[in-house]
Amino acid sequence: MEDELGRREIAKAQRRLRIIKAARDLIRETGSTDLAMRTLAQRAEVSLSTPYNLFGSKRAVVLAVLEDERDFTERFQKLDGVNAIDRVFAAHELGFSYYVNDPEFYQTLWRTLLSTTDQDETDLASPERREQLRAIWHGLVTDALGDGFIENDLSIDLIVQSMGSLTGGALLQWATGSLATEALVPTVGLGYALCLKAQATPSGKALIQPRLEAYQDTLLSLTPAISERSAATL
Amino acid sequence: MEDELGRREIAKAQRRLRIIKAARDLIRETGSTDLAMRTLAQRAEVSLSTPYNLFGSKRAVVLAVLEDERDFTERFQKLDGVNAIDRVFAAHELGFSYYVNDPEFYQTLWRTLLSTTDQDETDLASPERREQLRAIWHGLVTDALGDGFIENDLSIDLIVQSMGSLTGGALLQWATGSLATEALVPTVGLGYALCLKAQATPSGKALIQPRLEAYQDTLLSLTPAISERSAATL
DNA sequence: TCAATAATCATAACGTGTTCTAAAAAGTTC
DNA sequence: GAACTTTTTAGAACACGTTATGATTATTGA
Repeated sequence: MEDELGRREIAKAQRRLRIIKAARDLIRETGSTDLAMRTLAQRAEVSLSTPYNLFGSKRAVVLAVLEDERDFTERFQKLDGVNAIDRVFAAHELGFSYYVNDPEFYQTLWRTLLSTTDQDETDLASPERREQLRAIWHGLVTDALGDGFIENDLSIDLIVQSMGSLTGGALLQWATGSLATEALVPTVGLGYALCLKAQATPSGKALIQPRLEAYQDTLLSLTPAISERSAATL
Repeated sequence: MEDELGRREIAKAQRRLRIIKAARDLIRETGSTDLAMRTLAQRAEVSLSTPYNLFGSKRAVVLAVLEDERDFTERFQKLDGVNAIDRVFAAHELGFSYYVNDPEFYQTLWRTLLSTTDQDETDLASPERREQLRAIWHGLVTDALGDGFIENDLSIDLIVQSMGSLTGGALLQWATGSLATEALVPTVGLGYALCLKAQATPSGKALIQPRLEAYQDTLLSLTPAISERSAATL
């Protein structure tokens, strides 16, 4: 792919990788402690200036760490699931599996990403990655529509956008500690189920409803206080 | 209310107010530029240490600015709307009216709140305010249930929580600049409509559907690219 | 091989949030 | 009014992200 770019470019790429690796390791080790650029440079065996030359900012380094976990897209290709609705929820649980399997790491990562919000670069993902994800989800929901599970009187994009807001909101709550890791998948899943059910055909509803109930049961078992409270107010 | 607390407490409260006012003014003036604690102290005619004594951190000051706009709760009491569903959407538009009417101010405010996310204090609202909001929304949706617009097979809390995630996600997108101000209310509104419609009774659906379509129309007219794209993929 | 080019390096410096110190000021209590 | 407590103050200091500078090193192209 990028074999003959000259030794200069190769060395640059190696430095880039060293920096990303050092950043990842430091985030893992220090746990919640933020990584410091001076420490990062030392660990990657480059000068303090180099990360700024190669990435531009601490934020960009962290973003690169996040996007370095890249099997992602390929994994989305081979989703199991008999029908399109199953595949939607399989994709959901796949997408969040990273976070749930290594919560401290990703929480730190997201927190760093949020806390270094400068004027200009504020995005939480590169344009490419965002478009990639949008396309995947768009495809999944369009499949559901093609299979007659979703009514076509509402723009697919808008449903997907709502699901995206839902994801962002829950991730934010999770990263800032106001949503428990065990509640993350069911919370978002339940939101997805609601968004889809709203526009589902009868056959779609039949597939979504069990998901909805399963997520609800999980959530209620996690926080019995909620069920008590809502019982009291009913 | 707090008349006879001693002159010491009174002076403290005055300083607190001066700091909040100075912070608000500075955010307004500098626009997107962040406010600096040294400038803030100077403007409030206190020493640099005082905001830390009285609030604890820059983040806490900004949070205090946000929560200082307080007519909020009272306004929620007298929502117009013939039925419970109308009141839900009236509350939605009321809640966001602050942001939409003064977008630069609130964007800066939220951005500052996000970018000063420390280990400990990461919340985007005080526990009181959060409980207040939760209670208001819980009440609104419970009313809708009581009026026979919402099925009662799903915990109201969970619907409200989904709506909360939706709000947070959209606000995050908006604060970071990836959601236009004009799209904010319809985006969240459409999300709410979806969440509610999923659990709505036939009479509830009749009230929600027009909202859904209106928000969709607004969004599609804002970004014609979306409607073209989805038409192409259909 | 040699000049030209590009990148990195060490290092200092700036701005900013935050903490710490001791001194001064203000309020409270008797 | 005097002794006390509480709070603020000025000022230095620290950690961190970021930028600038000039020297050094490595790569390129002839």
